[in-house]
Amino acid sequence: MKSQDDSNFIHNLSFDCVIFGFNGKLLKILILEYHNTGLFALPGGFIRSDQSLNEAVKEGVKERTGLDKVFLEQFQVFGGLERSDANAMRQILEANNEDMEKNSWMLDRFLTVGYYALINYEEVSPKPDHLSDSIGWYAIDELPQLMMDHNLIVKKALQVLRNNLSEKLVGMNLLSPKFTMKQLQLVFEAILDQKLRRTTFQRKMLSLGILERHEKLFQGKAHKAPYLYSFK
Amino acid sequence: MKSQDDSNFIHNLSFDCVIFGFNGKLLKILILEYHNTGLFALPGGFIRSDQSLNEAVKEGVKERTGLDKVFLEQFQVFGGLERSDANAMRQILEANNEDMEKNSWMLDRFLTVGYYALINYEEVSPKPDHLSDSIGWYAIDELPQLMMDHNLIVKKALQVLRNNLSEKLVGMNLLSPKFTMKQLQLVFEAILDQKLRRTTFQRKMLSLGILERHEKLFQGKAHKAPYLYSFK
DNA sequence: CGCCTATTGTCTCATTTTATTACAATACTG
DNA sequence: CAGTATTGTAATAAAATGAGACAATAGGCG
Repeated sequence: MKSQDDSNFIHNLSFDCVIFGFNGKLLKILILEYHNTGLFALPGGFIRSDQSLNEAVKEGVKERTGLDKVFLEQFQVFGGLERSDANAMRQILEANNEDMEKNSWMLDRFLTVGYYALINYEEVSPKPDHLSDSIGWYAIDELPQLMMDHNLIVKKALQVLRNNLSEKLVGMNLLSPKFTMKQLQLVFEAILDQKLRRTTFQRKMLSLGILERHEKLFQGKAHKAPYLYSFK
Repeated sequence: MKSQDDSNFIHNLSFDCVIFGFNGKLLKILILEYHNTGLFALPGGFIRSDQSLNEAVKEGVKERTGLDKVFLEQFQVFGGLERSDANAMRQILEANNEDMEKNSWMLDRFLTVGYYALINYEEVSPKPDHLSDSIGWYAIDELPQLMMDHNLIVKKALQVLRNNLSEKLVGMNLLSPKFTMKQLQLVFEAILDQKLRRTTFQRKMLSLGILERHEKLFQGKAHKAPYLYSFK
């Protein structure tokens, strides 16, 4: 989360973003760790009063990933009273020698807007922000304990992603522009956490008419080379 | 929207609720009109700082409909800068002789959380709040011009409702506890805005195993009486 | 080079689901 | 008590999906 120029931020409202990536085998998300606190959290931030919500989130994602054009979707507001935790926030500010007076608004009750992002794992070298000393990929089923209700936020994000996968065919955003059918299937399997039938999957994807077939990809393997596809 | 006891409200954040009802033929929503302004709007409100978001919305819906247990679902935050309109708000406050100083926070930029509610049309006699002089049902395709981005909010709500209809079978919340298959079909048709096949619809609904069959409903018509159903 | 292997693309046939039609049951009218 | 509109369900046709088979082929290796 950013401090600086505090009075410009909208109070009591933040965003948190579940940034998904796929390393070829596992579905992962970006988690950051705050300096000297042992606190893990989702990348998030505040909304400046001269900024739309979407702009704020895009900015936050760009800051951590360097990526500009990213699939981003809002999925839920978490608005409970019990979710706020002034102590965690105080720890983070203290560990960074931030001015507690000036930042006291950060200790208030917060509602947060949950977003999820799908990015191409290859293209990214995650960067921690100034309050956190590390940011890294964690497999979806090996997450550390996260601060506040962030584990819940991840869980909801994953549910929404699963729903959107079959309906809105959103999984492609985790791959490079050109990919093989096998890669696409692996993405689907990682998100849904279940094996799919190769032939059925291939037939279905092709019948949707959303894929364009390109040249073959020669991987130097001793078998037929698969075609590359992209989305129309 | 409520004023009174202003400092207790979270600033820059509101909610707006698209309350759907079904009169047997048409899908309708509740719209309110503010005193002496000609302004139409969705029922909405603010969140007190000692209140969860869901509580605030429930309270708002209860205030206008008198209903306690209502199907309520959050569907999107509208966070653009262009959506706020201090002039409209000023008009409303002036027309009600509200203290402009005390309420100046209401003229700020607002993000709003969109909710939709499904209620049983029969059970409700809508009540205007103290700032508005009328509240009434409008058919979904005969809405007046609404203030700010409320027409857009309705549009999005309807999209989400359509998606949720087939997946989450949410349409039942628009009917009385007991209903005929025909009534259920009419609800689906009104929401999806398309005719459905009677036999296919009936078979599908029954095969889902979510309906319980009760006594027949004798309507005094010259044909076979339909069964009443309820949800398990 | 030519045989071997793993993977890919496509086809076939079985199974399940959905669409469409048909028909019998019934509640009330006149 | 025949006539009519609607309902519940069965029967059949069409479409989608599951499951397996098979030919094509890129590279390894003798």
